[in-house]
Formats: sequence, C-alpha cells, structure tokens
Amino acid sequence: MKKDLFGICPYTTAQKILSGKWTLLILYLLSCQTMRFNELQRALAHMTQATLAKQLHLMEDNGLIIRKAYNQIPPKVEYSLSELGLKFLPVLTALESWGNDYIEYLKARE
Amino acid sequence: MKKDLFGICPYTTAQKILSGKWTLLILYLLSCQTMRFNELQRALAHMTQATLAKQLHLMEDNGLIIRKAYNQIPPKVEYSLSELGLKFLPVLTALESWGNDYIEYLKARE
DNA sequence: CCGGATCCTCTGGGATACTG
DNA sequence: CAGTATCCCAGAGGATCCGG
Repeated sequence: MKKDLFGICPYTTAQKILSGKWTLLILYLLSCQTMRFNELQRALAHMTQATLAKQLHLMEDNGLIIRKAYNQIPPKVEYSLSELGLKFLPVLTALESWGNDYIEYLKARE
Repeated sequence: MKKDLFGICPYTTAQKILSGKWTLLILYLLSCQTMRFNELQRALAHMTQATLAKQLHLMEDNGLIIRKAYNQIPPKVEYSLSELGLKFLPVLTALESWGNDYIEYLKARE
C-alpha cells in the first residue's frame, strides 16, 4: 500500500500524466486544431516517428487525446483533444504565460 | 544549432523545468508556507533525504525557490518560493482543478 | 501514410551510509 | 538538523529497420 497519498493527490497525478517529454507541446498543438500524424511530425521536426507514435499512444491511453483512424488507402489518422484534454486548456494558458516569464528570466540572468 | 525552436517555446521550457518527479508537489507545499528541510521531509514521507536534497538544489538552481540558511547550531534552513515560483501559482491552481477532474475520470473508468 | 518491433543508451530517482 | 558521497537500476527516449 504505497498509494495512500498517491492517486488521491491532484499534483502527483498531474505530474505523472504530464511527465512525457513532449506532452505539453502536443497538447498545445492539438488545442489549436485537429491534426494528422504527418502534420504533427512536421511540427515536431526534432522527434522521430517512433517516438511520436509512442507518445501519442501514451496520451491516448491516458485519455488526453482521441485517435480517429480512417480505414482507407493511403491511411489517414487524426488526433484531437478528448474532453479531459479540453479541460486542460486553462492550465495550458497559464503555463504559456509562465513559460514566457521564465524565458525572460533566463535572458536577464546571463 | 538545435535550439532553433527550443528555448524560445514556453511549453518546452516549462516541460523541462517541471520534469522533476516531485517539483509540482514541492511548489504546492511551499506555496502554502515557507518550510524547513525537516518539514518538507515529513510532508513527503515517500522520498529519501538524498532525493529531497537533490530536488531542492535543482529547483534552487532553476530559480523556482529560495534557500535561506541560518548559520547556527543546530542548523536551520528555510525554503520559500522565489518571484518566479510565486508567478507559478495560477498554473498550480489550474493544475489542481484539472488533477481532481482527472482523478474523477480514473474512478469512472474502472 | 502511419505506424510496429527491436535494441541500445543515458540519466533521474532511490537505497544506503557517512558528516559538520 | 540538514545535508554529502556512492553506487545502482528501471524505464523513458531515441535510432534503425520492417510492414500493411
């Protein structure tokens, strides 16, 4: 029983879910619009296909995003925010503002 | 030059800073009150001294918290939020709400 | 076009023991 | 009381190749 405090606390829960290296960025991209796999890949030019696919699956399993596959040739898959993902928007907004503050701080620090 | 997009983006920046496993929780605790090392340790019963010390140093280096040491015997060290840490409070609030939503979601899921 | 399957690497987190 | 010093390990991230 090491779940006495965990799983109940919103902060540890959030930390776990958001721990993926690209989670925030993907959530942001999808908050702007539904995107296909290829579009995401282009937007995130620094990660490989495999990594992106893994991240997306993780986020789907966690209920953050929705994957919609069209059964056709050539394949087409669209990713969008789930209900939980939409609820995350306020966090994203606050985070963006703070991130920018932090970048300012970094500049002033040098 | 792989920093073309990184270091400029508020999301990746935030992701990097917040990636520590206990960062959010510590920020929350310190948002309630300034705390001594021992108090934090008791509040976070699941992490060892070494891990806590490392986390705190990291967060201090990142400019999130302030460490104030009193030169006395027995030693006394107090941790509090820095200016940047205080600016993080809105995120924390939004995150708490979302975390609770997520916990509800998990329950309903079973 | 959108992945799955493997393998490999690296580092954050933790256990344990010691100290001013 | 508030740490430091070591050592260790799982697991996330990534590279590469293959497939429907």
